[in-house]
Amino acid sequence: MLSNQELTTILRSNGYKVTPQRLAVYEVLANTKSHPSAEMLYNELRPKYPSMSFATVYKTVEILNKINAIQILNTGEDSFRYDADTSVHHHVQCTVCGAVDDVVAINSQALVQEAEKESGYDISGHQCYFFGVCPRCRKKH
Amino acid sequence: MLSNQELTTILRSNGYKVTPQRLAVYEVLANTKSHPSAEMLYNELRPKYPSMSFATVYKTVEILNKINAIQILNTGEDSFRYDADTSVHHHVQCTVCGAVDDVVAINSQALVQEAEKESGYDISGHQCYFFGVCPRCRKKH
DNA sequence: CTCTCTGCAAAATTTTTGCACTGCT
DNA sequence: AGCAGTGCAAAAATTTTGCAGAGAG
Repeated sequence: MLSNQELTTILRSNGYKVTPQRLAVYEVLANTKSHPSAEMLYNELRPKYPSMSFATVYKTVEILNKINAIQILNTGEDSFRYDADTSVHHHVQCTVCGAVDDVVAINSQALVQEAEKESGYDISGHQCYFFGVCPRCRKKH
Repeated sequence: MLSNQELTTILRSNGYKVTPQRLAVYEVLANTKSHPSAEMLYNELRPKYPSMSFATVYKTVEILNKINAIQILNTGEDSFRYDADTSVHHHVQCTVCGAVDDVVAINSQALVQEAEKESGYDISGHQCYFFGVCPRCRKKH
């Protein structure tokens, strides 16, 4: 979670300009736990930035990802989702309502070492996706 | 890995017809470790089935997935990949050449339990993706 | 013979690209 | 002022859908 000031510094130090749109995209991501898709971001930003375009959303998340301010998720839907929490953590998606929640507590260090050993790859990153029914949907059953 | 006979039985018992195309798609998936995408499948099948269309590829993998004969992977590329190995196992993708390999040895049972406990979800499935450089690309450096 | 499946083409969806104009620094 | 960034529209890429004809049971 970066402050506006920190994000500004990081953007500049990577040779990117600081624009209201970039700060706004990051701010939406930093203030939600819903892991929005490009469309959700676009709709969220529309009221405040009526001229915001999809092109800008996509170009912005690409840059934010490049400077490690956000990470890009792929839960198996048609579209990608974005997350301002760049710490190593995992995600669980509800197969009923489609919600995506964080799974932070898991220690996957051992997992990575096992995977490295078996595959011979030099592993630099990983992502685990869990699928199931969320407590909210279970209640409604 | 199912024999033609087994796949035939499973298709029928689920109310699906058995067609050369369906057997062929499965056969390609069963005989490769490269985790092909729809396009790769299409190109692979083209020589033997010149009339094969993308629509058929997509409809077929959907059915094969529904009857649990294959699983659908999402390594974070634009397109999906397909795998005839439906046992619980994971995948590692090379960030250089894009190859996808299996990671079988990992025991992720404990992981699922942790995730269930933390999230409150009723977890029915999971997938871990690792990213790094494969031994082949490391050699070429 | 019936009813599902195939294959084509067109549509839908998501993402990328080109380019004139805007605006940060 | 210079140059990257925005926003529009058009293109590209992937997947889905509708429908007429083919083929499995």
